[in-house]
Amino acid sequence: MDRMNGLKRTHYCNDVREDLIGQEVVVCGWAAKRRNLGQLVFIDLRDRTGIVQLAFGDETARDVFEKAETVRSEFVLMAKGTVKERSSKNPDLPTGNVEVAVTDLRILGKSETPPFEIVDDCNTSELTRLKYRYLDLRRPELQKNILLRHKLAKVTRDYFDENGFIEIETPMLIKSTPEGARDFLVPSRLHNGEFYALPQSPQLYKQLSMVAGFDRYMQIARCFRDEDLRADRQPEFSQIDLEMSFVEMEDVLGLVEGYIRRAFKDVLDVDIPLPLPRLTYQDAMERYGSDKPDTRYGMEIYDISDLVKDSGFGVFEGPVQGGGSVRAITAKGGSAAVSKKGIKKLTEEAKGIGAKGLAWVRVDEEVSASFDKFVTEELIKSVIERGGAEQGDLILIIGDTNNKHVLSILGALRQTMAKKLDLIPEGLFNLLWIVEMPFFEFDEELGEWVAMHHPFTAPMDECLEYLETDKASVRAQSYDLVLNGIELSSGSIRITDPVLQARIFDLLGMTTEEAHEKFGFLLDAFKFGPPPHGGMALGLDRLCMQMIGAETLRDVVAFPKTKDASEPMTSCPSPADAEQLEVLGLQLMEKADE
RNA sequence: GGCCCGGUAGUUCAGCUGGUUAGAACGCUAGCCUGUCACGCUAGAGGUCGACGGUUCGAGUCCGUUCCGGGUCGCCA
Repeated sequence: MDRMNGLKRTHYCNDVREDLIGQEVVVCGWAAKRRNLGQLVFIDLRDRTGIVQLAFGDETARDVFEKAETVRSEFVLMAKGTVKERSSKNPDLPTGNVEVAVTDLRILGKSETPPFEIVDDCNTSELTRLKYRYLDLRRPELQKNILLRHKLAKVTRDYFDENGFIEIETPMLIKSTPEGARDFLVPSRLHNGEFYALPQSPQLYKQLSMVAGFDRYMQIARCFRDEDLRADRQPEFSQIDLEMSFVEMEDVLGLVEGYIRRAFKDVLDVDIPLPLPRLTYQDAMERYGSDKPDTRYGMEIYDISDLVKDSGFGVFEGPVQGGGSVRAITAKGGSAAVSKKGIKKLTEEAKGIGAKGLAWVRVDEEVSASFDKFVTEELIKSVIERGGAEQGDLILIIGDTNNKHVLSILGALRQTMAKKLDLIPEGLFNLLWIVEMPFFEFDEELGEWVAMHHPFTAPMDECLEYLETDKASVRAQSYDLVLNGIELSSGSIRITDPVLQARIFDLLGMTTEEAHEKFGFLLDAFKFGPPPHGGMALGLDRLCMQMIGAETLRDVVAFPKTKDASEPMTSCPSPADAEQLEVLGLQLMEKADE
């Protein structure tokens, strides 16, 4: 192996262009490809910017040529040479008109044959890629993703700095408050038997920063949740966390909209029109069956309860008379694309999420319906008319005495059909606000009302009078930002009135003692002049994933975890040894058998 | 925890109704090759068919269990 011995890089690979012809350059990187033609050797040298061709031939000194012949994939090279115009150009490569005629080649690091090729169109399994993540990350696509993420983080800090925000680092070792998601616990050595938690969000600290008078806080905050993973969910993730004093909801939305516009412009050169559309939670549910609707396509839900309530068909009459509804979606081209078998699968899917069954109308050359034996032809006709269905379309119908179920099931079917029918346009960024979210949520398992957001979210002013009497109608001063059907962020105006806060805790079934045990420090702080404040937290990873059009968060996180929250590269998590545990006052645990 | 998909060479995959010595492409090794860029040509190495058990004269293939990966529901205030 050779040494650098004072040789310095003069250019990145991708910067070697026509304007440098005749000049001497020094480039370095990894050998992406080697082509040995006997008396000619070409090496594609790759760094984070791109590829440039190194050429070895007639004019190359014997020892340099022989060294070039020994180069293998992923060797680390440094090469000095003269930039020359190529005799045969490569139009597919940005640097394809030139090459470096090498006079000095240094092999700075050797490489075993990598377990997979370092190219973009590799289909290698996630496991192998993650085990050798440092090689996976060499792929141009991932390099590009990580670079884009850096850019996004940079423009984020710039934007908020320009708007008077200051970045404050909040602690990673905090008090565990077992509400919502499971905490990751960290045992304390100095307090045996006691634990810190890793933050699920810096929520309380940012509110305390407002009490402290910092007025506008931001942080790209690492957050942790010990829950099961998904393609868009990692156990540790980053949030663009904000909090502002002396603001109302409109102020926060305006500022975030400005940020969104700036981020998309600077990072992708995409113009996001402002203001962003808004939907109330109720509208979102009724039209899309989701509190994070994907509005890149239509297929909205419509109500047919009035048409079927006297149909004589119990499956429809029952839900309507029982206080529920019968609703439907019309899938354009669905009847042509979905076979009888396909409908069976859809029915299974619907049943899997709580449907009692799935009724359908197929508008083909001949109209057929799953329930045509039980109702009149006129009724089916009126359903087709209501749904605007034309030949080739498929109407899917769900009825239930519980409206929430009807809507969420149709919402799921709407998504399934959109994918199946390829209705989702590429390259579109549909952002919208969901506002007027319910304050309480009825937990069917517990049989009681619970907070839909954290307990510091302020109710809307006009709902204060019926906080106790009509929980279902109470709406919160909270707002979610949705992008292409993914929840990007959520935020709210906070409660700063101790009397109201006490009332909320009481409504949530929390005793004064409990509230003090959990959040006493915040309640104490609010005795000393809390400014009105509100904020938001945007998922940096998810935003990045959407900007790139990636299918999974793993493509925008440098060192992600697998589905079972482990990391194949370092084999973590791993058992602690007995001594480590002893100083923590913990016992060695056998892996549970069951 | 439930459901769905997958696991065969270093990588990506094929392998029919169970039947000789498990194949291909890429990668790798060696030789030849003066303008390649998916270089070409020739030769070669490389396999516990995820694991265990069962059925069978015979299992990559069928059955059971289990492990691993991915997706999804629950969960994620």
